[in-house]
Amino acid sequence: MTRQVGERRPRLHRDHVLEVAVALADEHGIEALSMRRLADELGVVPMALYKHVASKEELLDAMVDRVVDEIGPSGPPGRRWRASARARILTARSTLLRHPWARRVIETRTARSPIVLTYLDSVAAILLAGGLTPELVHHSMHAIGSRVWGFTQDVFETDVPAPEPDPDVMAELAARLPSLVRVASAVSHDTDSAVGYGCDDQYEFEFALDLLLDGIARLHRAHWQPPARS
Amino acid sequence: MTRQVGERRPRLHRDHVLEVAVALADEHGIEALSMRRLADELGVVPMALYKHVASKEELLDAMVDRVVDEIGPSGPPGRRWRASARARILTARSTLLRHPWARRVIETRTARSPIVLTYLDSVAAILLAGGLTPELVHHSMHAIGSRVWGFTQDVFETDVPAPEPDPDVMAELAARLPSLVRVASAVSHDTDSAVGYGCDDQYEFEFALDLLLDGIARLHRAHWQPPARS
DNA sequence: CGGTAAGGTGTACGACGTACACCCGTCAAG
DNA sequence: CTTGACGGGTGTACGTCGTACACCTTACCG
Repeated sequence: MTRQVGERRPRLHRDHVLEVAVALADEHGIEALSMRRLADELGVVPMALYKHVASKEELLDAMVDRVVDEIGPSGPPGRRWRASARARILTARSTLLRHPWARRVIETRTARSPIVLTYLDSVAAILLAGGLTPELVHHSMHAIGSRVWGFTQDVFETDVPAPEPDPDVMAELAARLPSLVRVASAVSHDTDSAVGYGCDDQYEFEFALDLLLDGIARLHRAHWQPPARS
Repeated sequence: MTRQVGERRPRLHRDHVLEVAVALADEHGIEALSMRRLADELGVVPMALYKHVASKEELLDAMVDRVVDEIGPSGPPGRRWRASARARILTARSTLLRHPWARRVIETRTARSPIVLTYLDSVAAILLAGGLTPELVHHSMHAIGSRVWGFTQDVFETDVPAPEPDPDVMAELAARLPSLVRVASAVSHDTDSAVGYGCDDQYEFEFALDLLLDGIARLHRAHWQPPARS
């Protein structure tokens, strides 16, 4: 990390800055990404970054672009729109899973960059190629919502209160939250803890995605029409 | 706002702190809510807040609790689970719409408070009362995901690039993003701008919600079973 | 009346993002 | 070979943030 005297540090390039920024966020979480920390990591003084990046906001924009770009290009759109859309979205998901901070950051972005728009366009293209009307595509993309990105804000993202299987606490819980407890224990009887969810994210994601795609396919088959405007 | 000499400031109460915090976030956005600013608003020194609130994080937790509580109690669960669930979620949405910062904050919370769990329990209760199996309820709640909260991370939350209807820019856009442009202009031909989405959030929300509830109802009718465990 | 505890104050520290003035190396033009 | 401009790294400094800690004030109870 430290450098010998006389040894020259190679010049910074924007790409290098972004690469290290992404790596840092991947490894230590987005909240660990400060301009100062990033500069340290690059062996450089904080202000040096501003020669490559307009501000921290712009840095985050560029980082998002970088991971969205990583999703890669879409295959040629064909008739089998349902399978194509599913595959494209699951690819996006697997990319985003490598950068857990990306979801949160995407959600805070206000402007959509060309790269991001290109990705969205590729999804729209798949649906249009399947013959869905533009109106149906429009509502469908809204409906899929954050799932187009390969993520969901899940209701119980993290574990429900106590990993502790204290029977008193359990009884208390069951009394206060009878329905949740019933639902939770139905699914997790294969794991040890009754409440501490061992639930399969990937399965849940695909379950919901398929629910939506099925619904869309049904509307499409039924020649869904936009409701009359008031 | 400033206080006369000799006039006594009434003592702070936690509720009052929270009330003002929520009002401040409502009015000036969550990023304007600093401990110092909040203290100012209350006519008090910043550190005074720490007698009522453990930390800023805990303050945010409590603020979320406050708005979730505002959703109000659930009606008695009955047979008509689909309508009940729909109504409950739309109520949640209308509450959350009054506090635009709440979505973002909820998403950053890691722990689920009792109040939040109570709300989730009420939704689960509705589905269970409709006769859905606990397993189906479980997956359904995951599927509805952020929509249980009455919000969505929408794909194009804000307007797509140029409100400017410059024909050159439009041609450029149409060339680069043909599908998006088609989709966008299909829906917004009733508004003036071709790309600057005038789209009905509430409609989009209900469209997606119904898609999901329909799908769930269909699975329920078909006596859906959890897939065999590996 | 005197003590205790709850609650407001003052000062201070170590982050943070970034403005601004600077300086140094490289390279093209004279 | 000199010069000067310019891209890019540096140093210092400012204002803001959350909050630790020691202090002081007030209200109330015995």
